[in-house]
Parts: sequence; structure tokens; C-alpha cells
Amino acid sequence: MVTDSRTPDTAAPGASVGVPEKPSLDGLEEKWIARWAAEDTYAFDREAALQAPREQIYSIDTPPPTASGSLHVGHVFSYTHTDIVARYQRMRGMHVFYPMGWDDNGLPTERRVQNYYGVRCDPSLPYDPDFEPPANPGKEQIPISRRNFVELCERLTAEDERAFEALWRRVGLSVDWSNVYRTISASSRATAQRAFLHNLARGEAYAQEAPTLWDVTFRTAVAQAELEDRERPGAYHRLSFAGPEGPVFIETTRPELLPACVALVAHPDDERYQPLFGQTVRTPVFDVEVPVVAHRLAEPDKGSGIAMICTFGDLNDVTWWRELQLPTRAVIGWDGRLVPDAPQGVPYEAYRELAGRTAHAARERIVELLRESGDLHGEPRPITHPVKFFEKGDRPLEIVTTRQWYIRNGGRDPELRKALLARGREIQWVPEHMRHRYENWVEGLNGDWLISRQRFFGVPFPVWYRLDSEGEPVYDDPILAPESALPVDPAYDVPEGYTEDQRGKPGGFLADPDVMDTWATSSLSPQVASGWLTDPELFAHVFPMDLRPQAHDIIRTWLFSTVVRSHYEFGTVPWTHAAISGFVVDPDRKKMSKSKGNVVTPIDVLERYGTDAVRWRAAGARPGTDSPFDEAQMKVGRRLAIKILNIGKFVLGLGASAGLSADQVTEPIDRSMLAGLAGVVEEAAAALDAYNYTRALEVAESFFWSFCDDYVELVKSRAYGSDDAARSAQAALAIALSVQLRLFAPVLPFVTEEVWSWWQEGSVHRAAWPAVAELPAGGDPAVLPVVATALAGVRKAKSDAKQSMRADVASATVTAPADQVPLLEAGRRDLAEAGRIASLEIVAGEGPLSVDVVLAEPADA
RNA sequence: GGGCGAUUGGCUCAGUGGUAGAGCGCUACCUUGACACGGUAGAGGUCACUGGUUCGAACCCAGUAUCGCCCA
Repeated sequence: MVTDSRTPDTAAPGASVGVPEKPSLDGLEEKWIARWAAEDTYAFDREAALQAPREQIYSIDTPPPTASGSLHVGHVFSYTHTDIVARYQRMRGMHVFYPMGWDDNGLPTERRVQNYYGVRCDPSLPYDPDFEPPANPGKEQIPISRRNFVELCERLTAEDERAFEALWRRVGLSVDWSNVYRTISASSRATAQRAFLHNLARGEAYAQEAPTLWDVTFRTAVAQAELEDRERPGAYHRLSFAGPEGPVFIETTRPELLPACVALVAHPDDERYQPLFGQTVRTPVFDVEVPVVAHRLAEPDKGSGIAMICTFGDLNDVTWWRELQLPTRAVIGWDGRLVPDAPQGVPYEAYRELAGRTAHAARERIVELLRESGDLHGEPRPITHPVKFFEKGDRPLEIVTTRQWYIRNGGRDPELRKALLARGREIQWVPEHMRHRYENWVEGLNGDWLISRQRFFGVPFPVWYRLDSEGEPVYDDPILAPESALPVDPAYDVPEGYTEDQRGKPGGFLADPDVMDTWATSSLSPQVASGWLTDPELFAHVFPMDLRPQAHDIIRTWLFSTVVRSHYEFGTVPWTHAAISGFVVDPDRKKMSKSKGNVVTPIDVLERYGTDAVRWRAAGARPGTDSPFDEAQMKVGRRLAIKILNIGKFVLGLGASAGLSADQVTEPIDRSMLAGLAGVVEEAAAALDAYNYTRALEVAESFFWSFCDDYVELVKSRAYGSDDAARSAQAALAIALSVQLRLFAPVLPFVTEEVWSWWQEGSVHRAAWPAVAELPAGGDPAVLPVVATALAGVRKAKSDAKQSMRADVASATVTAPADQVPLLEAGRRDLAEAGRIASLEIVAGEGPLSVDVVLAEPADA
């Protein structure tokens, strides 16, 4: 009930004008999200920024989330981290360039479109401009042209992006929503194609026919960065080859590759096989003659120490094939099945048994054949071993020889590798130790970056090939799209000097069939976001950017590839700082992932605890540190937000207002509190400058709680008055509230904005970051803690006596070191009133401060 | 196997050379005029282990163990 609440003795100017009677967190998000949008609170002022020196611009290369994916609390945490930095920089007066992007490219989108609409892409089909997907997709996927498929991808990602934007607004990201990019937009495609053409012209990109890691499900090549090893069961099969002096035994996990065998290999120092080097043996079943060769990569302790080299079972096979100049006998096709025709030198009669089978079926059949011929010795011996997979795939990768596009990344060039490592050292890493992830990855590269994918939704290569009189493509001399024409889709656009009817005809032309890897576009996010192509004037002002925030799992992909592109195009790093977020892990400290089923949906959490509470928890996760998801912690953030509402109501209800000034703060204890706050302001700013938002929050919060518990309790009674002493407290409270709202604003944007709006003009998020100069100089920070310690002694006495804090104290004696006595005297009046002490004595004495309390006889009810 | 990080009260984490800290949880008490979505007080730790350096080590050095992430 508020009817009996006492009003301050005198209404101070501006008192409690906009303060609600019962402040609440409910509905704050809705209210302020709408207001910020309407007032363009977070708009980037391009014109002003162009006039400003570079040091007054802060530009952020926000990670574009995969539009077809889903966002979990881990995303909410790491995007909040970025937003805290953005808000701080904005309050410091920077022009904050903080765009948002969506990554629409790639396989995840294709898969989602296939399932959502019940279609599949068949590039051989013609475009149907009237195609509409069925309202309810049936079991059979409808084949559609690539252009129709791409249109559906664009339609669905646009929908997904709207949902993402709504969530990000709910999280309170201070993004300028008028500046949003899509990695599949015309300008993104043009940017990716332009950068590629530049890479090509400078010799940094090239095409090559080479053994390639190949996903047989998606029928596309994959890059080293997309691989992962998985432990899989397998079995060693012991096979005998016919040697000059009797059988030679090898052990293999892939007997189905026997027809692809081109040699046997052992370590040059392996005495067991010395006599065989230079000789030949004959394969079982196929009876093909193959040499026995020596190579250092052969492992003497593995199996029998001698292995077959096939086209290609693993990456060692590729090395051996290349270094020992062996012939090829490819048997695995693009679809993961054994090719119809026997490889050269292998008799078709024997091979026919395997042709067209999947690798798995071929293995079963070859084992039967080997048993029949007596060349399988003993039973296959089960093992588990690491097998290479595409990170998004579920069948083991094969190695298939195909023509692919590459960008040089130092994997084959030590000089380039050194240059890219040096770029890594130009970047300020937060935390510092994440640099090792980068260096580790660059040092471990074993090939160039394969950027072409045999997929449909992505940026096409702006390239055609002439067809010779036989209709065979002339790869050596590609036709490149002119930059002025970008973006192009060579499957539908026609190169200069040709007409559409020459497509695919001898003497005509052929489009490059591939699209770029999603990272080949994402690696240009600073270029796309900053307007390399679309707004060169802006680009010159915001690039290289200030901050790249991201998680540590994609240092090897996104971060590294972005460094590569910027190194080539501009000879600089793309950004000066990389802030690496940790993961949100489940209570068992396991990484959250859809497959584990431990993902927490953000919207529920946001609704249950309020955005500020969730952001508060996110701010508690230091850069680079994994953080367990723990709902109990969210409640603490919510409590802080509620406390800010209530203290705001109290301070403003007392008559504190924006009109009170620092020179009205005369009481030593008030000046002491503000002196302490000055230290907090400095420490929080220093922490935020170092991207340590956790520390900044911690110092602000710890000050805030003692401000509420001690300072406010001490001065409450004096502040109700209307004399100079009361005015001193009111002014100090007003200043402290204003400063603390601004300290909390980056982390708790909603509640701080709400309280700010009760008594201030404009948005707290456009207010200046608090400065020490706003606070009165010369206060002694020691006064408040000493008086608070004395008050705690009084409280303890009441608590021990199981009395209310309102209980009257007949007399109290504070004994303190002599140098603290004047500090206590300075707070005598406040201490006596807060403790309800009738007779207070302050004496100098030995030892730390102590309080003797004599409680008054409780008035009987 | 290599790299990186972590190991502090039941839980989550601060603390980088000088007498162990916070929040949550727990216990007891208190409905006070900003706040019961509250307040006050209290209990609780041989700082993973073993050596070493030092007047002094949670902190520095060496090693061990366990966990996590990344890479092979």
C-alpha cells in the first residue's frame, strides 16, 4: 500500500516526476526495443564518422550467424560480449560501426531447403519461372533447376533472418539494423567474385586436378579445415601377395581397395623387407604385378610393417603416389561406389565382381573372394581407428581425383606461412593464449585452401571455359567475367563474344560448375560489411576494423581465412583485435550441441529471467573461458536488475534529481562514497579498455551492493531532511545513481534505460561514459568503510540478540585505532541514526575496530 | 601423440610473492517508511599432488595426476 507512505519533508526540484509507484522489470524489453528502434538510438552516423579521425571510430566485424541454423544460449552469450564492448565504446564517444550479417551460403541451407520444401536440386533441369513448392512437402523430393533451388534458398533464409533479428533485438544488441548484410546478396556475391578474380590475377588462386578429400553423400570436395577424425571400428585383414620367394603378408583395413593397389611399401630401414625392395609381387585375386618400394612414412610397427599403396586409401597414399611417381588405379567414384570399369592393368573378369558396389559391399565381396583363393589369412582382426570425416557428414571421406579451385594459404609455401604467422602476431588476442590456436593451425597446414564445392547454393565462380572442336573444355585459358559485370552466374550469363546457344557446344563455352566454399565468402565479411565494393569512402574509414569477436572453434576457419584474404588484398590484418568467446557448456561441462541434445533455447531463458539477467550472466563469462549453463545464476542477475529499479525509486523519491550538483556534496561520508566511486569508474574503464567486461561488471557490482547496504542505510535518515546536510546526501545519491546507471548500462541496457528515463533526458546509451571529473575531488575514501564496519558491528549485536534491525540501542561504544577515530566522528550522526543508537561513544583503543552494544529494553507490546 | 587451458569452501568463480575472497546454496534471525522478486548475521577451504626457489608460495620453477578444448 502506498497511501500511508511518508513524503519527503520538502519536495525537491524534479523529485519523483517519472517514478512509477511499483517499478517492475516486466515489459521493459518490449517498451525499450520499440523506443530504440523508433528513435534510431544505435544508428551509425556515417556522415559524422567520415568527418572524424579514425581513432574516433570503432568498427566491429560481427560474426554472421548461419541463417538456416539455430541460435542457442552460447550465441546469446558471445553476442552479448560484443554488445557490451560496442555500448561501452559508444558511450566513450566513439562512432560505433556495428553491422550485422547473415551467412546464408552452403550446405546447411541446402539441406534445410530440401527438407522444408521437399525439393532437390537437379542442375540439368531448365528454370521454371512459375515454380511454387508444394504447401505440404511429400515424401518424394521434387527435382528443380538450380535457379529455382537458389530462389527457394533465398526465400527461406530471408524468413530465418527475420526470426534471428527478432531474437537479437530481444537480446538487446545495439546493432544498427539499417546496416544488415547477407552473404548471398548481389553485393556479397560481387565482392566474393571480385576478390577471387584479384586472387587469380595475382596468382594466389589456381585450379588443379588433384586427389581431393571427397564426401560421397554430398558429392563435394571438402577442405582441411572441415575435416574431423572420428574413432571408428574397422578390421585388419591379413592378405598374402605372391612374392619372388614366397608369400608377402600385408595387413589392411580396406581390402576393397585391392584392385587400386599400385605398390607395396615398407620403411627403408626395415631389414625384413630389404630383399624385396626393387622386386615385384603379384596381387591376390587380380594377379596384378606391383613393385615393392621403400619410403620413410611406412610404419614398421604397424601391422606387418609393409602396406599396400592404393589410389587412394588415405593421405599417405597420396604422398607416396606423388613422391614415388606411381601410376593411378582409381576405383572409387564420386558416388562412393566402385567405378564400372576396371582400372588400367586390372583384368575386368576379376573386377566385375566389385563394379558398382558401395565400398562397404565391395569389402564384403572381396573378403569372400580372398577366402576362396586362400589369400585371406586368419579372421579379420577388429580394431578401432581414427577415420576422416567431413564435419557435417556421416560417411567416411574418400579421396577422389577432381579438378578444384584453391587459394594459397601457406600450406605448401613456407614463406607465405611465415607471412601469415606474422599477421597473427599483429593481432591483439583476447585472451592472449588464443594466439596459439592460430599459430598451431597455420603451422599444421598441409595443403592449400580448397575453395570450390560441387554444390548449388553459393557464390559461383565467375569463370567459363572454351570448348574445343571436340567439345572438350580448355581449362588452361579460362574466360573471366569482367569486374564491371559482377556478380555473374556463369550457368545463366553468357561470356562476352558468345551467345547462349553456344553453351555446351563444340567451339562454344561451358560454365564452371562449382560454387565457392562458404568460408570463401565469409572470409570477406570485413570487406562486405565495410563497403569495399559499395561504399569505398566508408571502407577507407572503418577498415582495418577494430574488433573481430568469435568463438574459438572457428579460429582455424573463419578467422584464419579472413586474415588470408586481407593479407592478399590489402597487405594488412583485417582487424586489430580478436576477442574469443568461450562456449556455454552443460552442467557436465560438455559442449552444447544439437546431436547431444543438451542445447538450451535462448528465448525461454530470456522470457523467464529477463534479458538483463541473461546478459548479466553472459558478462560473467570471461573472454575465452567456457562457462557452464546454470539457471540459478540467472536469478542473481535478475535480483541485481530489480535492485537497480528499487534504489532508483528510492533515490529519486527522496528528492534527488538531475539538478543537484557535485559542489552541494559537503558531508565527509558523502564525499567518501563518491571518492570510492571514482576509483570504480577508473577501474571499470581500464577493464573494458582491455576487453575484460567481467572485471568491469564485478567492480561496479561490488560497489553497488555496498552502496545499497551500507551507504544508503547510513544516510537515509539524514537524506529525508531539507537542510544542507540533507542536500549533501541527496546530491551524492543523485550523482552516484547517475554514474552507476551508466556503469551498468552496457551490461543491463533495459533496466538502466528505464531508471534513467525517470529523471534524465535522452538515452543512457547515448550518455557519456562516467568520468572521474564529474565527481567532487578531495573526499577521503576511508571514511565510509570504517563507519560501515561500525554499523556492521551494531547489526551483528542485533542479529545475535535475534532482534530486528529497527531495535533501539541504549548505548554503543566503538573502539577503534586512533587514526580511525576522526573518520568515525565524521560519520557519527549517520551511524547513530542508522543504528538507532541513543548514546554513542567513540574511543581510541588497541586492536581492530570493535563495537560494544547495549540494546534498549524492548518496549513490550 | 602434439598444443593450449583449467584444478581455490557443496556449486560458479575472483585472487600472480606478504595473516585465504565474492556470489549462489546452506543455517539462524528480522515483515524497517526503496526493495520479502527483500534485509541482517553466521557456518563452511591444510588453495589437486610431490619436490624446489624464497625470510615468506594459492601465486614463481620442475615434475606428477585429473578434467576440458583444439590438432594429429
